[in-house]
Amino acid sequence: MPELPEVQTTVNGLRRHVLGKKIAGVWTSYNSPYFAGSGTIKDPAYFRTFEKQILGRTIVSVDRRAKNILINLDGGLTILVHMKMTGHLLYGRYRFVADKPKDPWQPIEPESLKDPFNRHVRLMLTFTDGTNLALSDMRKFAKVLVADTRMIHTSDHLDGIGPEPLERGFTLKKFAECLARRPNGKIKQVLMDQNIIAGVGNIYADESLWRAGIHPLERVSHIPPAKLTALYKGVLSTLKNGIDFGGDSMSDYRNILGERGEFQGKHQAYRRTGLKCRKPGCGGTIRRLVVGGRSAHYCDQHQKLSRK
DNA sequence: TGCAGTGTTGCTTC
DNA sequence: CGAAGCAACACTGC
Repeated sequence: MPELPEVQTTVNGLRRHVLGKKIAGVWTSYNSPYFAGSGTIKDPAYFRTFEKQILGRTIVSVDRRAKNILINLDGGLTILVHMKMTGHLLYGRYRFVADKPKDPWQPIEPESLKDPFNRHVRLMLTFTDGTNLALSDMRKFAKVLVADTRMIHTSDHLDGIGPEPLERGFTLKKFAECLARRPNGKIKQVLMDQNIIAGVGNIYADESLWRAGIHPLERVSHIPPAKLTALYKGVLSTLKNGIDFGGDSMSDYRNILGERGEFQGKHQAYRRTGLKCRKPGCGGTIRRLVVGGRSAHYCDQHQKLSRK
């Protein structure tokens, strides 16, 4: 479930394990329509270009922008990875099994890299020291491409994305200004709009709204200043907690060593439909409704819609 | 068996 | 411009 904290956890793992590694081999199963953002990976000619660009390059740094992972190589190129719904980057030792054309890569170690991810490896980078970086992606929505490092932030892939909520300059004032761009929007959808604020997805939106006591359907312009302040703190604290707990593995998120995060155990709203609200003295019940095609979870007592 | 639901995003339509 | 609906895909659970 890669939202900002999961992507950051992945980036932290990459910084720890793959800096300085030199790419010695590239393999892909050719069947991800979102590879390169345009389906071109199905074209062997595109893959050869991709391979040629990164072979022999060394990973010099790793960054995150919203939910995108930026793997910077020497020579001025960057591999951009967006994990979308089910993507995982997994680091370890794999070996190629020639008699398994569908799933040829098998992990040697650690044990935790076995199922279920191995079945869905779409891309494999092999480093000169024999270790590998795999992209596992069951639903094949992940985006992978190579771009000029200097141009990446102004490319179509990243241009227009809102400010990073955990960067120092992201003040309450800026938060309010961002939200004010969608005065008539439903707050939950506005929070999840990457062009408004970077990195908030379905889980962290629900948890932030629970902390702030705001109904997911509340119109932005109807939120009073005190609640806006609470939401600002709610978003920041929720995201930080998510990172501190190593991400959210309620579904299938794993860090690059295949280990679970722990934030799923801290949910107060997300997927707690029908359960009692845990806010002290609240007594409410968590309800679920659909907002913009996504499920929203909220407490029917302390997250009421304002009547205005 | 069938269908609703799953963490994200982008395209089409209005 | 923005908002809504749906599609991309594979799998799980009721």
